[in-house]
Amino acid sequence: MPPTVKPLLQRQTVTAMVAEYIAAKIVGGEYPGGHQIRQEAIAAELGVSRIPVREALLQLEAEGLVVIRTHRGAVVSDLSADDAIDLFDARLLLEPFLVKKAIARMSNQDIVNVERALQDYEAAIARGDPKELSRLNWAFHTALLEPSMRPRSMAVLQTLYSSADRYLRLQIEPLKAQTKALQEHRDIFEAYRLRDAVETSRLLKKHVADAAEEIVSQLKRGEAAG
Amino acid sequence: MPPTVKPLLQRQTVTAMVAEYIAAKIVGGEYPGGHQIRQEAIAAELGVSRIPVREALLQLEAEGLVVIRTHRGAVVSDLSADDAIDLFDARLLLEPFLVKKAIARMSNQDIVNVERALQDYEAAIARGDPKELSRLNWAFHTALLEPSMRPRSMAVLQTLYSSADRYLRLQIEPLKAQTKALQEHRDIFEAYRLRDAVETSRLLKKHVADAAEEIVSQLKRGEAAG
DNA sequence: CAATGAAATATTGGATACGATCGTACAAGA
DNA sequence: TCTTGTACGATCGTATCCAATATTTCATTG
Repeated sequence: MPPTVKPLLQRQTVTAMVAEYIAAKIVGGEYPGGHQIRQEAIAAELGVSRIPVREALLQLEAEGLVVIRTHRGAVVSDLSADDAIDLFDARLLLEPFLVKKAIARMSNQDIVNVERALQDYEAAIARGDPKELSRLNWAFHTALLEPSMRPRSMAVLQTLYSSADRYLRLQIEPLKAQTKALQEHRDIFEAYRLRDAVETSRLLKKHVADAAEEIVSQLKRGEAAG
Repeated sequence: MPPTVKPLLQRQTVTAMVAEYIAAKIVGGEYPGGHQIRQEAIAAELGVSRIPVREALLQLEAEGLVVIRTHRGAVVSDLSADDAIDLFDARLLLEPFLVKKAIARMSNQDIVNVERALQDYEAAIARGDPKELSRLNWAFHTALLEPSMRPRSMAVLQTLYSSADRYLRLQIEPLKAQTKALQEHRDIFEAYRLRDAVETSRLLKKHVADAAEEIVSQLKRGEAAG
């Protein structure tokens, strides 16, 4: 069980900061797929040594954001339409399964947590910051699954999500998609609140599948265009 | 596509060697769950600096073998019965799904590869080296799923497997379990060879579920005993 | 002129050295 | 006796420096 209060002044390690910095560049599209990441360039940019940069890259490799080859450095991993299908199929298996387990175990406090996540997501749509929106979207999904008490599966989902994170904006940015996603989130929460495991699972599956289809079709269009 | 010929004198990086060294200690039971891994101790033991040790630990953390907390070092992650259920449930979702995809795409060469993996596994039983047996068991599973062309899902399964690897010997060591597993492997291969996706998937699911049940019950017994 | 091979350069991998952080033992006060 | 503060040692995190490897450039040769 993690501590209930998070430290006010959380001392982040430099490695973690560098990892966030690089991840933000990748997710933000500044480092496109195939881009070579030069350790020294990053180090100079941030005024740190190369070692935390290397360790950050190792973590990002575990998250699937970059690929490291010996003595050849790190390259931003490219996500093909096939990769997206791969990632989302795995999510489509795990999330509906986990949400059923979650509903079987959840307390009233868990419902409150999900509701709060939903409200945060709603509020973010008004502001319209895409990076924030992506984070809160995932926070909602995480809150749904958290009560399942499946830390290993959750960790797997986390990596699947961050691998695909870059491309979520394909689906998450258009205003129409946002209102659709919000309505789906509300529907999911409603079924969740009523502890209807089958319905929640079904809605969640469809929600993820729709997003996947949208992203894959956009990627295919992009690949066809070259 | 990886190179068809592997380099005769494969230059391994020190980090990779250290990672293998530590992983072997963990899987072999020399470092039990909860064991504190001192970077300096490992470094001195192997005559290397602490940096490759740190980076090896980062990789092992990604594989789920250790947990790293800032300024507190790495601890061998303990696998409870609940963790085992978590890991195996995820495998039970992914493997049957992937094997169907594999059968839909596989070539005759893929069937040959699986058959070879099966024969290697059979041969290893005769010799009886448990570490080798575990490796070849997984090689068989991997060969089954490889034609699915789902590298992301395969990577996920790889981490799930290595997290649970330590405890497979609970199930894999008894001679009776070995012959049972071998027969199941043969049955799976037979259905696979005939391209019967539904039957292969069913058999594979049962095969994994049986192993999971065996391990979980043994872990529970251990936990009850304290 | 194309192809091959060797030297130069750039980039990553690893070792040593230093500073920061955490856990613990122990002393002082309530 | 229990709590609180402090000093110490152990361990980790980071910077600087050196070694090994990959890539590029350029000369040489058929």
